[in-house]
Amino acid sequence: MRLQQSQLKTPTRIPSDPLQRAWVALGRVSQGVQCHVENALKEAGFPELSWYTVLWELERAGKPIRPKDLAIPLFILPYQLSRLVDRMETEGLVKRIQCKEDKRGHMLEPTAKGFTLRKAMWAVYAPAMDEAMNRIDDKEALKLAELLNKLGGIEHVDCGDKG
Amino acid sequence: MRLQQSQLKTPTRIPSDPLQRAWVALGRVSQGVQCHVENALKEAGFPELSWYTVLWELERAGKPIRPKDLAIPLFILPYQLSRLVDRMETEGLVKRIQCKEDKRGHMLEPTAKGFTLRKAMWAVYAPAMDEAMNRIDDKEALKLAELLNKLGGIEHVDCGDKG
DNA sequence: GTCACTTTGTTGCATATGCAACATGTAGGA
DNA sequence: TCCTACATGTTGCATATGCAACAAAGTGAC
Repeated sequence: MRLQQSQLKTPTRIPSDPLQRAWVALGRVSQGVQCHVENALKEAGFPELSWYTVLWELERAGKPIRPKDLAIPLFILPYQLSRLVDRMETEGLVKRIQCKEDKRGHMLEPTAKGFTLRKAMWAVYAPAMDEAMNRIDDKEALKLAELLNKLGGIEHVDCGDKG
Repeated sequence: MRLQQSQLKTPTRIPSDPLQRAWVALGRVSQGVQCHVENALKEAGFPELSWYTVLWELERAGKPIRPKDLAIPLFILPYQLSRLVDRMETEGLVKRIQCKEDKRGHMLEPTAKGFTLRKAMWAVYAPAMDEAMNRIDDKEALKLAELLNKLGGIEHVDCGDKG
């Protein structure tokens, strides 16, 4: 990536007012909707969303998967995942199984209990997400997703059951 | 784990695909840009963004302000703010001053050191924000802010110095 | 093989966090 | 006044987190 002239000339680049507005809105609104969903899960007696996401990614993979390959879509650090899996394994939601090809690591697999929990959580997660997001219509949601993905340079991934 | 009333009354409402896309993008992108800025501050040896935001809000208020009035724009719980202020006071960045009208609480005021730190942090914060957000142009940023604010039902507030 | 280097994952320790209980002060009415 | 309810902040405790150091296995050059 080549540097632009403007970046070389001005060391401290101040974001434009529109960019600042987008930044502030992004922080506040994402915190708001996130919080709404987390609270709904908590009230229903479920663990936090990250547990769901681990279970969902394991399910989506369809086969045992290495922690390192899970950490990327989950966007978390290895040591964070290590301890998250510790707790989930203690609750009997995931299993660490030995890895033949690479004896350093292991494979992760959801248990039946983990599968059941994820389904149950989705029954709370989905409506809570809907409540948190229903101030915009589908067309606006698509536009929002498009802008966000351009901003982040990221492609879409699913988060739950279809239909 | 207890069942939610709403689940009994109405069949579980699943968010539309566009809403799910917006939800996922919102979570991932906000985490990404947030992370970029936090890392820039950390690398520069500065405390985390929440410290900046406290100092900024105190400065914006222009006069001593009650914690309860600060907790709302900061969108955090009283006990979180209580401990955040503890740490910042230890570092000599804010002062708790007695409140005549209401002897339960107190007023918060930034110190000179706090003011200086905020300015210094902005010199790192602003360019980092710009880097994190410059994949979209001003027109897109405005549209994004508009959609986010509609989604969150929130108005704009500033986050740093002008010009 | 042997050496240095990388990758993968875990852990000890200090700090931060969430929750519920608490202390203290205010408000409003009988 | 006294009593109850509420508002404002703080804190004890258990748990979670970040960081840097670590262990163990793989990789590749020689």
